[in-house]
Formats: sequence, structure tokens, C-alpha cells
Amino acid sequence: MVFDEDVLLIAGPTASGKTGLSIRAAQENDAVILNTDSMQVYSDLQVITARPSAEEVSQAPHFMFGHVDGAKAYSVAQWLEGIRKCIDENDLRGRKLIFVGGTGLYFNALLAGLSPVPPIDETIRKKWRKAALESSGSELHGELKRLDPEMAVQLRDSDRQRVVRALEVFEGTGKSLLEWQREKGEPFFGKDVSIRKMLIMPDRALLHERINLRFDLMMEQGALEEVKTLLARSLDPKLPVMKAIGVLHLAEYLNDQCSMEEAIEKAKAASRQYAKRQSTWFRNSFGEGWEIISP
RNA sequence: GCCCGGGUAGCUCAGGGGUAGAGCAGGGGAUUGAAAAUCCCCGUGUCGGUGGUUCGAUUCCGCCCCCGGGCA
Repeated sequence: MVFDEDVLLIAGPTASGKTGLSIRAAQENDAVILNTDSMQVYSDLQVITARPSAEEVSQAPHFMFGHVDGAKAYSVAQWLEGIRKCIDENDLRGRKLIFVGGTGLYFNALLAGLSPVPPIDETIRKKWRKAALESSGSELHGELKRLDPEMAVQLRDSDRQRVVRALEVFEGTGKSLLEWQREKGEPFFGKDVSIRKMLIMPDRALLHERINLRFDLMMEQGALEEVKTLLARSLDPKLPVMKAIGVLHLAEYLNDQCSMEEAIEKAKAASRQYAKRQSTWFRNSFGEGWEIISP
């Protein structure tokens, strides 16, 4: 497919065929591919995150794939900043860019920008993450209610992750996250840059079939070895890499906590559920202007 | 052929004379520095079939069918 715009976005749920399409589009338009997936950034995982293989990478210029050590917790903000640097350092200005991935939040950050919340001091972040482990959801939420009641009403006490974020932002900046978020960010690209937005949305039944088949293929391609190597690093189980779909269930199998069949079935189910969440995001959070492709 | 168990939601199973309920799967939604994360909501299905008892049967009884296991 040939495109005339400066930028092409390719979004879609897992196993919808984004990688293949991105490579073809890159070849036919002399474009470069930029990763827009939160898990494909980690160097530890390739097979299980369906990150383009060495062979695929050799077919078109790829950036922002597998460049982050799994011992680090990456974030949207780092990704967005990474894209900026990547374009500068590789002199990609003036080239056609293709953003591919399945992380809705990253696409939104690119298109709408992020609110200018300053980075939070690491000791403050650690403090609240530790508190989250030691106290109940309602205790944590109670603390937020005391410090930042306006933000507290926005969140349920069961949503500890967001409560923790609100707490650390309040302590780190002395200002409510809600206030920060009222300051909207700037879109990454200016009005002079033309953007074509493609969303691959296969029929759910077909997608499930593809997810199941692909997981079997991942197993053939060494997913188990990959997970074993990752586990050998003994990283903090709360790190994002450790939460990649398939890691937990294959780890359970490797620790003799379930059979291989059970591990595979659970991993496939987790992928299907993830695809559903992605679809919900794309359906409802992506605004106008997306071209929907249903294979 | 006989004797035991079973046949209830897509799957695994609970229940019990007033037409049923859990887990998983599945569906919908939220989403601003962990986002493949985190969180919220959603359970009608010939209770295997067929006769009978009963005001009323998925539940009790008879017969039949199917699936386990045992005895021949």
C-alpha cells in the first residue's frame, strides 16, 4: 500500500497482522518503522511479545524495538521522549514514518500529548509503591482523600495503581494530579504534518483463532526458553516485563505448578482478554479519522 | 447382561417439590509517566428423553438413551 502522508499510524489488537502490514508499507514507501507497543521495547522478550524477528527487521528500518533492559520500568513519557530523540538522532525528519503497535495509550500520547507532570523523585515513588504492598486499598485511598480529596473522588479504592500514582504526584509536586491533567499536552506533530491513521479490527472469532495459533507458533519458536532466561535474572515480579502475557503462566509451568497444556491455555486466554481490552480502547478512545480495516 | 456413579450455562461442577447458581471461559465499559498494567459491570439454561405421582416436577417414581467404573 502506498501512502502520501508524512506519517502512517497502524494500530490494532494483538495478532491482527500489524507487523506484516507495517513492513510492506515501509518497503513500498521507503519509510521507517517506529514501535508503538509498550512491551516490544524490552530486549529480554522477542518471541513472546511478537516483536519483529531479525529477519523481519532486516526488511525495513526499525526503531524503538527491544532497546530497553527488562530490569527497567519503561513508561509512556519515556516512550514519547524516546521517539523525539530517535527522530533527531537518526535524522528521520523528512522521512516517511510508520508507527505500529497495540498500545492505545501511546497512540493517544502521540496524537494529543501528555499533561506536563514533572518527573517524580524516585524515593517518593518507591515510598508509595511500598505502602501499596503493605496497606489495603481503602487505607491507601483514605490517605489520598486526606491529601488530595479532589483526585480521590475520581478513583476507586480498588484501583491501587492509580491511587498510588495520584499520591506520588501530589507529594512530589504539591499539586493534584487532576490539576496537572487539566493542562492538556501538545500533539507530537504540528498541523503541517499529515497523518494517516489505520486501525486493523478483525472479527473477534477470527482474532481468537489467530491468537491461539500464534501462541502455538511462539512455543515452537522458543517462547519457553525465552521465559526461562528472563526468570534466571530474578527480576522484581512487579516490573512490566514480568507482566508480559505468557510470562507468568509459562513460569508456573517451569515451576511445576501446572501442566504445559494448562499454561498454554491460560496464556491464550490472557491474550484474548488483552485483545478485548485493546479493542475497547480503540473503539472508544480513538477519535475520528481512523480508517478501519477488517480482514 | 447385571451392579454402582453421573448426565444442570461454552467448560468444570453445586443445588434441590414452587421453572436454578458458582468458578473459569465469554461480552461490555473505564483508561494521562507500570497501560500486555490497573479497575468496574454483565449469568434463561429444552436441569439427557419420555411417561407417571402431584395444584405444581429440573428435584420423587418407572422405562429408555448416553458417559464413566466395577462384576460377569
